[in-house]
Amino acid sequence: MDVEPILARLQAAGYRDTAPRRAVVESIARRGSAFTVQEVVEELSRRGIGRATVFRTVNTLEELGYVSRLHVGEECDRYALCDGSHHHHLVCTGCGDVYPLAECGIEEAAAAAASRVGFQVEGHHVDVYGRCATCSEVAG
Amino acid sequence: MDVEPILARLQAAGYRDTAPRRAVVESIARRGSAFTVQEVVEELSRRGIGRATVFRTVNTLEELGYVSRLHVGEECDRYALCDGSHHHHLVCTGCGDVYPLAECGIEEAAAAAASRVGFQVEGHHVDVYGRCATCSEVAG
DNA sequence: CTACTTGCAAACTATTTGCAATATC
DNA sequence: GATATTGCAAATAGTTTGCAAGTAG
Repeated sequence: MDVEPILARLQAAGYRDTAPRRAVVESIARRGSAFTVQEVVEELSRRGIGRATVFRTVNTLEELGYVSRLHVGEECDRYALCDGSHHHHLVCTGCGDVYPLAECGIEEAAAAAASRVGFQVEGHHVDVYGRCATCSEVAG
Repeated sequence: MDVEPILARLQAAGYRDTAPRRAVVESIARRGSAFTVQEVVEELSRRGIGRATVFRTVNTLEELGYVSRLHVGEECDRYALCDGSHHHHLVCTGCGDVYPLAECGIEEAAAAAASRVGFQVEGHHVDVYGRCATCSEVAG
């Protein structure tokens, strides 16, 4: 994914264009697959960028919809860079590759169950995980 | 939910019937709604039951399918007691009440996307959150 | 009496915050 | 130059682990 539109959007949202922020966005984009904040921190700390900056930037990107937190197996600390549209993810537990899942189909099921008990739905999380073609071969 | 079948199942699985374990199961069952381990720890520590025991028991119950971790909004530290069948949850962000969601509909969507990229699905997480009838009235 | 359990304290991992220094607009 | 941002260190939150003492079967 290209970093320029993201940086432009950050500016449009009132965030300043700073070198540390660019570095975080570039690091995430370069990875392409699911990442942990820790991984980005390790890479960027060698360049003098602090842990807090990475967390703050990832949080900002999450608010803008460019990053979403993944819930894979028992892990809740991975994120994926995405385009901000409503969709979910198919995440490889081997290499972290992420594929979009456009239709989640949960809305209708949730709406039906919700109306039955007078529930007002605020949101939902859907994550599907498994092994991508390459990783399932390796694992046998 | 009744605690006896759960305790029986623990024994059947080779776990000993101990007072601390019963206390944890009872505490969770008494709550009825979503809980954090911390809440159970606070209640039971007054009775001399340690933090580690609560975490260990919750983990065991999760392995047996009697407890599942909820992912609600940005929170990943709530759990719900459930019956071990495959289903998901409708969780109230106000009071923590949990309603079962039998059909998640994600299997088909996931299978379709997965086969397209040669992905082997291992599992998925689905959680829907919002406000129950009572809490949505209170909030206006 | 043996193996599983427990409580405690300490360790760990993930994340946030206060604050003085610094950089952007 | 005013204000947003940064790095650091310390704080907080959630969870796990080592281990000696205790207990179920």
